[in-house]
Amino acid sequence: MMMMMGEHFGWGKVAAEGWRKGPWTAEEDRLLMEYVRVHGEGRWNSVAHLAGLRRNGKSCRLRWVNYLRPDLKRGQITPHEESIILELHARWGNRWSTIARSLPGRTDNEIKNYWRTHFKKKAKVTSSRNEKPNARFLRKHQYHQQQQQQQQYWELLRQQQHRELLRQQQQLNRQPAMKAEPINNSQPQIRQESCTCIISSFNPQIDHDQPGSLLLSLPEAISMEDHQLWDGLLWNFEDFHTNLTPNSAFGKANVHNLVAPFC
DNA sequence: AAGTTCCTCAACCGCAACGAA
DNA sequence: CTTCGTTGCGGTTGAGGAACT
Repeated sequence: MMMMMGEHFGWGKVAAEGWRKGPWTAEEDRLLMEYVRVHGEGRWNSVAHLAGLRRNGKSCRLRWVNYLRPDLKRGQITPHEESIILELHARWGNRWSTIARSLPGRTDNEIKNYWRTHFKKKAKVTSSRNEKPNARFLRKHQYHQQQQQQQQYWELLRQQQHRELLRQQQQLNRQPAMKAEPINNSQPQIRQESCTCIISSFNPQIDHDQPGSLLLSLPEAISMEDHQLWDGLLWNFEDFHTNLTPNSAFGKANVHNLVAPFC
């Protein structure tokens, strides 16, 4: 059936090498998921033989990474995520995979697509500085919504981490022979990269002991007028900073250690 | 209602980096 | 050191649906 559809749209045909191309069928997805469940990620070129898929390794990897991975987050990019994307893109440019690492559950492809459709367009629009009062109101409104969504976001992250932890443990119980990273049994924690990447994207010289110094170290290119656009980015920096006690999960040493690789 | 344009996103391609032989 | 296979990344394409005229 899929072949028929493929032929109709010019997709799904079999390449010269014998590989199928075009949209994936439910059956192909099932086979790929089964393959990963049994063999784990990697060795994509052996998928064809071992899973009975007529897809090349590249195609399988892409399908898994962008669509089938269980930890993927579905749904719209939140304003919080959007601000992270904005900030990280300002720092790293089109390094989508790097940006994606700071957004748990989002893929580089997703972020890349989002950027192209939203910010490229937005850049054109906001180039005209004459902003209508209506737009200002909307942005303010959006900011308040963002504050609420941010709280929900952290809660979701916690839950997601917790689910992942349970899943890994279940997997371990099923396959005791498989090698696996030691699992921390303590309270599930939010991915630290999520926070540290944002912090590191500012001036690495900033004084983490000075509340507010993060804000002051914003790129000079950003005018105060544009700061509203960065509202989402500056979420809770005060709170975040306050929590950087030596005993907390986000101890200063931790932050510095984690920040270093990115600077 | 029909035609056209715009938007979104899955998937492909080419290239570069990396590691093993 | 070189070659070759594999993997990951970023850019691009195109189908399909939504929005607009």
